[in-house]
Amino acid sequence: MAEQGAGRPAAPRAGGRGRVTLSQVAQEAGVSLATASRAINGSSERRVREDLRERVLDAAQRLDYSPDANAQAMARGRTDTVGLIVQDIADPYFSAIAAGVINAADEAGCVVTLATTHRDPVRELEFIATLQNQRARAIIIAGGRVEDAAVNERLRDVLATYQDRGGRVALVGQPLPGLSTVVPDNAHGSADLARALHGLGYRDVGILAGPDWHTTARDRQAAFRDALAELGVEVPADRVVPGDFTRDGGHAAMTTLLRGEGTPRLVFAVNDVMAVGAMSAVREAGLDVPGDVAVAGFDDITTLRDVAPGLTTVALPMVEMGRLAVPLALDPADGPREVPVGASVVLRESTPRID
Amino acid sequence: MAEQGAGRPAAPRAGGRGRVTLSQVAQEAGVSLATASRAINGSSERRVREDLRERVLDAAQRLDYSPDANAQAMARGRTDTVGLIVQDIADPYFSAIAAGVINAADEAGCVVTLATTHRDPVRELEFIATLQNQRARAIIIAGGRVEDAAVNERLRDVLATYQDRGGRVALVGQPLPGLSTVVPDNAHGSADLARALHGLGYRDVGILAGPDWHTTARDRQAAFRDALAELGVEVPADRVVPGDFTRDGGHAAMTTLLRGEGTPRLVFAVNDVMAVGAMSAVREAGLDVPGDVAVAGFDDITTLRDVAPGLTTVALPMVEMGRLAVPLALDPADGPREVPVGASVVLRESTPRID
DNA sequence: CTGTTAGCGCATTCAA
DNA sequence: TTGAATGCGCTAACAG
Repeated sequence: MAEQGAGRPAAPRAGGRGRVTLSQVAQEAGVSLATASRAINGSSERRVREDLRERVLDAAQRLDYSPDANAQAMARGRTDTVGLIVQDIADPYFSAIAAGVINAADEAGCVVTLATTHRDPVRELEFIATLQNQRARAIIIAGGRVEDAAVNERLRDVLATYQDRGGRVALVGQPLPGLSTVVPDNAHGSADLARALHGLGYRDVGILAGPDWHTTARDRQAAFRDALAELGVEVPADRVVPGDFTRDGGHAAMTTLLRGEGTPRLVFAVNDVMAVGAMSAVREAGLDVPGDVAVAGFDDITTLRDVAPGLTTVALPMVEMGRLAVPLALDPADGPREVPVGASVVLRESTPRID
Repeated sequence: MAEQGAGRPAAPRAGGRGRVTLSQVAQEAGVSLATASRAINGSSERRVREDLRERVLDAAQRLDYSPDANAQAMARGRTDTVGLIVQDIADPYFSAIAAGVINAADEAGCVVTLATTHRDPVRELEFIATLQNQRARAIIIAGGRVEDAAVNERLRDVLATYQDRGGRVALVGQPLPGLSTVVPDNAHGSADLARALHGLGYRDVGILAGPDWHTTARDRQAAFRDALAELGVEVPADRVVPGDFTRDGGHAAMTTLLRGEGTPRLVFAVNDVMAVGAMSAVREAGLDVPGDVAVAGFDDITTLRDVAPGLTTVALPMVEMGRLAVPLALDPADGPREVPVGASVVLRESTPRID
């Protein structure tokens, strides 16, 4: 090993093989391990003489030093990892939320570990365990809670021990007692939508309602129905068809609905991807949207904003919701909080006035 | 502390406060640390007597033991983390790839750390560094490479030292010499599309071409033009408008194109999200898709498959591409490989026959 | 301000 | 088989 090389000119990838540790850097710089640590990390207060500091930094660069985050985590007793659990990252709703979470986490100096459950509560539990093993500083869970008491019980149990160990938790979507949550105003959004559509002349209505046990789906559906009922419009029970919270679920539910007696003039799908599936089913039946059947959704997913006919829906600031979850999960906790986010009706061509 | 409690009956969250370490488990089980480690991990060969093994597992469960992945990583000298770098997780193209990566990584027992660059090469480099600090076992980078030699040079440098340190790398999209890559057949896909559209009667064509320096965009555009040229149709240079690889980029490019002289009968956008933006611009200009302007895209993103008019495009198996990248990044390397994936034309209503 | 030292939690030698 | 001892790479007291 030459004295110290020629300063900084060239010299990428000097080390070549093998790991480069901080003590090698220290040695190369001719200082102690501790000083090297302080110089490179610079945490708390920078209490390292400038020239030494520079020597260390130089040495680090020369050796292509890369601090071992795992070792740091051990020594510090804490990580910069945030776990994000979603049901399906290919779903535009979740990918928008994920985008928000990742941006905000990045700004907070955190790295995001992403897990997808495919709507399986068991996998959700498994991922929480994995993230706990990772010693993730916080876990953010996005996606509808379930109506199943046993499942929720188990979930809260697992999260409780995670929190006991110092982990933080935030939810996006449906609140769970005792946990901080970003909660979209599904009820008001749906009710507003119902009133707006009623105002456009719709009276003969069907609902693609999502799974029975899906809390968000229920909230939206119930609020929509209730608002309509207040206006004197009843949605017959056989026109409320459950289905998966997916494109295929919407397609299937709509197909079922079309097989029933008569066809509703308007169909409200409890989310946009279901609405898309529904529109497809309508067309396959040889009917026109919105000429024969008007369709409305919920979420206002981005990709759909430009298609024709534009889909009437209730807009949720999904990216922002993701962003909001991060401080909820990271900032010092003064008890669980709920952060409400508004939902606003967006009328487009899929539900023209039919007065 | 009671003797050992009543076996397993109740007792969740026994520990209460503080971390639970393996040695605590060992103590609780009355065995040595080493035995506890062997029992719980069971790696290599299970050389632990059954009764001891059971005692350890019991103790672990009683104490809600959660192995510290960071400590394991240190001791083992390797992690189960795979880093995934995409440009924008809210973009359906990338979220589909991410879905594939996450699924396959999960099956391989790996956790995925996701980073987004927002198309900034500098952030790409930063994230590679971060992932290297994390000692990610592999890094998968999805998204178009850039034409900038300096940037690519730097990127390859950084990846080279990452690999020197034992990391694995795989790309999805554009190959970079020396690195394993999943490569969609952009050229054939575009050429096939060009021929198909020519066959439908289109002669007067414009192209929304993506950024100049974007390799994928260039490949698609060039192949499309060439195929058309072979059929005797030239696309005038002023009808090839560059734009960002995004919805807004497509919208802007289309707007520019519409401001030019005459309006092409067909516009090919080099990806679907640009095509969506373009359709919007067409409509804003008071024109009809496909009546006045036919539109074709590339990728076949899921959410668009059900809208009307259906978008003619070239389908890429994006989820599968993500899946394929994982073995490329994880399996033992016998030199860099390229995994080609086919692209197939999908004709829909956005480009009707106009013979 | 700098250097020495002691762990962080675990896997794995090496002996027994 | 099991246990005792070592070290992974780093931070954070603790002394100089």
